[in-house]
Amino acid sequence: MKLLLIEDEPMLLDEMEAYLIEQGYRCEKATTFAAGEDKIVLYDYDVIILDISLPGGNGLQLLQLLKKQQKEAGVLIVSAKDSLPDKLTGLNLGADDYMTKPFHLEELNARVNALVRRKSFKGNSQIQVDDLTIDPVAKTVSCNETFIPLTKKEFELLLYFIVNKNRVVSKQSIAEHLWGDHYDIVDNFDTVYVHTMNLRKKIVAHTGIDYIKTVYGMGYKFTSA
Amino acid sequence: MKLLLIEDEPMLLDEMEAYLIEQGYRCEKATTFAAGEDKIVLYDYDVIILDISLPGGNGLQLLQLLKKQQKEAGVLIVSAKDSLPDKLTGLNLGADDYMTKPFHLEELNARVNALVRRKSFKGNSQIQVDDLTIDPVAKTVSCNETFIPLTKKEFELLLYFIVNKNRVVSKQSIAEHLWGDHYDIVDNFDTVYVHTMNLRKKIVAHTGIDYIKTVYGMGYKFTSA
DNA sequence: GACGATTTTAAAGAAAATTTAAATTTTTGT
DNA sequence: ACAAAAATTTAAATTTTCTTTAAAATCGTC
Repeated sequence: MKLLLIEDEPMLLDEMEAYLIEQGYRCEKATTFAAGEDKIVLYDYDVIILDISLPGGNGLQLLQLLKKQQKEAGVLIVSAKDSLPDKLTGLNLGADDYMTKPFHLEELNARVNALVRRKSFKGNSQIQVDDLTIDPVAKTVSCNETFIPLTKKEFELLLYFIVNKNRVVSKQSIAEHLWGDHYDIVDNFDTVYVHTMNLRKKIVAHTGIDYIKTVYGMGYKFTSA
Repeated sequence: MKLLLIEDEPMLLDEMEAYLIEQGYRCEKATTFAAGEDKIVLYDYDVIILDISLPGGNGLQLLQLLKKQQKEAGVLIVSAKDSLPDKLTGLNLGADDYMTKPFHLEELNARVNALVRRKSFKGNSQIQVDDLTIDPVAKTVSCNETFIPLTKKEFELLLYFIVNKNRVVSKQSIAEHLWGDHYDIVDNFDTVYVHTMNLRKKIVAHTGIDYIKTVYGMGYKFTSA
């Protein structure tokens, strides 16, 4: 599950991120209107947590933009004051929930969970890629009824590959997504290599297909029809 | 089967409704004491899910009203905290089951199912999982006529596993479900380990089957065909 | 308040996953 | 075809997570 946090107070943003990562979510951050705009246009998220007052513009405009782009992310609006007009405008523009600052991180988590759950009602929670069935909630991967046992890191890696299906992902970005933003670039990518290869072998052993192609000098690409 | 949901949090109410409709129930909703009162007096339901804290009054009063009206609906009480006095008062007033927030929709469904079954078969409120028979109301578990003596925590844990059958549940979510929202993340999961192992051993001793598999690094999974 | 039962804490040992490291193979540019 | 860079493969070292056991603390009941 990938979240986007748009919030201009750096302290609060970091706290939110830390807590949500603990809960098993993957998070990206934006602190300005412009940065939020970029991320919304370029990428897809499951849930977007959106502060209304932002440097450079109003969060509600971002919400409009999102809806115009037909993006399916659930939106949780956060605002400093419990202003009824704002609230109504937000919900009318298609936000899914509304929250007033200050709030407890537990409440944030509960609301994000609720959004994720609600989203997964429509459309099955399982991801189907050719022969493979991935269930992010059950944390299982299966191929024709038989389960492929994966370790935690392997599962996260597979999910990242599938989210970026048919796109080349660099080892750097894999490292950042699996080990966090602060992964040292100077570090070697040995563990990325090893995990990727282990995952690859398990999938080949079960499906007979090597979905993960290496793109020499660039990274890897998970391919499917 | 017609249900009445009396609950003042709109988000939660909508989620409950969506889920129960998915499960084949017809639902009506009330968000205030007054609205609940009207519905209870005017119509008949098979099961009423009743939040205790309501704007405009206490849910237990509604329960009294219901009983005074000689209505036959099964009543499942929902309350924010696991307050024993509330619980006892509720059950003494004729409620059939009691549930503490937060809960999983699957558990809600399981309990409603149990209530419905008990209503229609008079005294059969059991969940069957392979060899195991779980009675959420009587708080008993049996395997081929013989009871498996479980402690309270073990029983709650088993119910949580069964509600999430064939899905991995993290130790974090177990902790939150058994000890409440404010379970400290920094805390260790020693007691989760111990209770899980004890439950496991008891079930294996009685059934010969280890339903609970450990999913290394992720949590546990209760498996059944 | 004392007793038995349950729950929690703690700590050592086992099991599994992750990381590191090094040797080997493959790919690419010249 | 060769050298350099990048990727694969293996296995060992390390770390994390889980299991087990037992003692301490808490809870409920009489």
